[in-house]
Amino acid sequence: MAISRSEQKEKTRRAIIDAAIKQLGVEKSFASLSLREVTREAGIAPTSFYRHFKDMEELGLTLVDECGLTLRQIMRKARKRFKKGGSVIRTSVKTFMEVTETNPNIFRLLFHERSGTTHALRTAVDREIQFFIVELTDYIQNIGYEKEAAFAQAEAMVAVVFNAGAESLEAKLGQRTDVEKRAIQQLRYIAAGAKCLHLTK
Amino acid sequence: MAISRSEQKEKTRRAIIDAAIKQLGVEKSFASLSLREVTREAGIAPTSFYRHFKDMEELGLTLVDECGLTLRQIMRKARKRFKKGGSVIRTSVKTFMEVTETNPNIFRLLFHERSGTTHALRTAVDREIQFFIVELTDYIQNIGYEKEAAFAQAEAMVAVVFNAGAESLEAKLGQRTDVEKRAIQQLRYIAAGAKCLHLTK
DNA sequence: CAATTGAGAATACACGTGTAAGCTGAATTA
DNA sequence: TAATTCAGCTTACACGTGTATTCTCAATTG
Repeated sequence: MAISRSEQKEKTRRAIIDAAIKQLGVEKSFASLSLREVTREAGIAPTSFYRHFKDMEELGLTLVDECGLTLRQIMRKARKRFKKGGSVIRTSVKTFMEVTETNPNIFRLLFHERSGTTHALRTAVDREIQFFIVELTDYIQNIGYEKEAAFAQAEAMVAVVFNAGAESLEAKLGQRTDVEKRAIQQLRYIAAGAKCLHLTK
Repeated sequence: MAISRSEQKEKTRRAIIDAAIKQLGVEKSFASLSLREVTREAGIAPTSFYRHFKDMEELGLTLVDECGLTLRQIMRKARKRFKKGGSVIRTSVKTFMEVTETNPNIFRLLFHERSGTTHALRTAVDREIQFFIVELTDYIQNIGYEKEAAFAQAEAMVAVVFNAGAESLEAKLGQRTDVEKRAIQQLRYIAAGAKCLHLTK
């Protein structure tokens, strides 16, 4: 037996998703992506799209899920690395940047749809980012901060890192190390600041 | 004489700009805004649009200019206020949030097109934000930091404040004060952190 | 006053879109 | 083997789009 029907279906589904990701370049946002373009790229007829997704929004949500996976990948990778020693901040930022640049388009989607126009997508993106922040909050709490302070720290750090990530994606290769170094410095400010302010109290 | 021809032209131009801003709500991004929709809202024929703008992109750039004006308005207002005493950080954040909520749609454009799909727009938005950062950098340098450190601080602060601004725009009114308080706290972290790290050296 | 200018409108075109309806043929099932 | 299922295709339609062309007619100019 060559390939079962369900295997083939899964394959096509994957082709649609990959086609969408491929098209999500610098010049193309998800909102401006049309069903026909996606199916053309995936090599199927326009109407066949509906065998896999209710509409473009559903595809969008699936793509955001992919983002979620990638974010978790970052966390795992970073944890693994800094458990073997080295600066936590430096390692985390480097890992984030690395994964970002390996999956540029999926991150473009994340950055763009965060302030996007489709409510469902915005919500989904927000959920993924919140999850990321909460993970970081937990870590910071374990270092000995109270919940509220930890959350503020985590949120600020994520804002800075995401900002750097977006900047890096559009920057030329030469400037990327600068962006990265600055991000590290900025996270250090936040960490040190939180420490200062909470020892004073 | 009722109204001169050039006055009328300026009026129509303004009508187009205002129509565009009006339509840039939560559900409509600039990219998904069509020439015909704008002219319909402005009360002119589609083709008359070209008497004022070469294409939609040129209108977009004009809108970004409006953003620039608003950003400068924030800086002036904040400066005026904290010269009369009070916390610089608190006053600045409050002013930013206030102006953001007074011009929600123009800021939605700013937030969205920052990671947008049209190169010209992205560049323009970036220029405005850079200007904002540089202004802040100057201020921080005057407090006694060296250029590089001041810039890193400024950039981080802007990232945090813009993040809060975007969050606040989509948040319900009840949560906005929380967002604002958190942003203030986060900026304090950054300021304190920079202070700590630079006194240590 | 007569001539020119130019903002705005009307009409028309080609094009890309989402998706409804119905068909085909191979994989699956009984 | 015969019946069923269902991924994918073809065709077709109505609709919104950007914009080229051509017109109108009031403000401006000489």
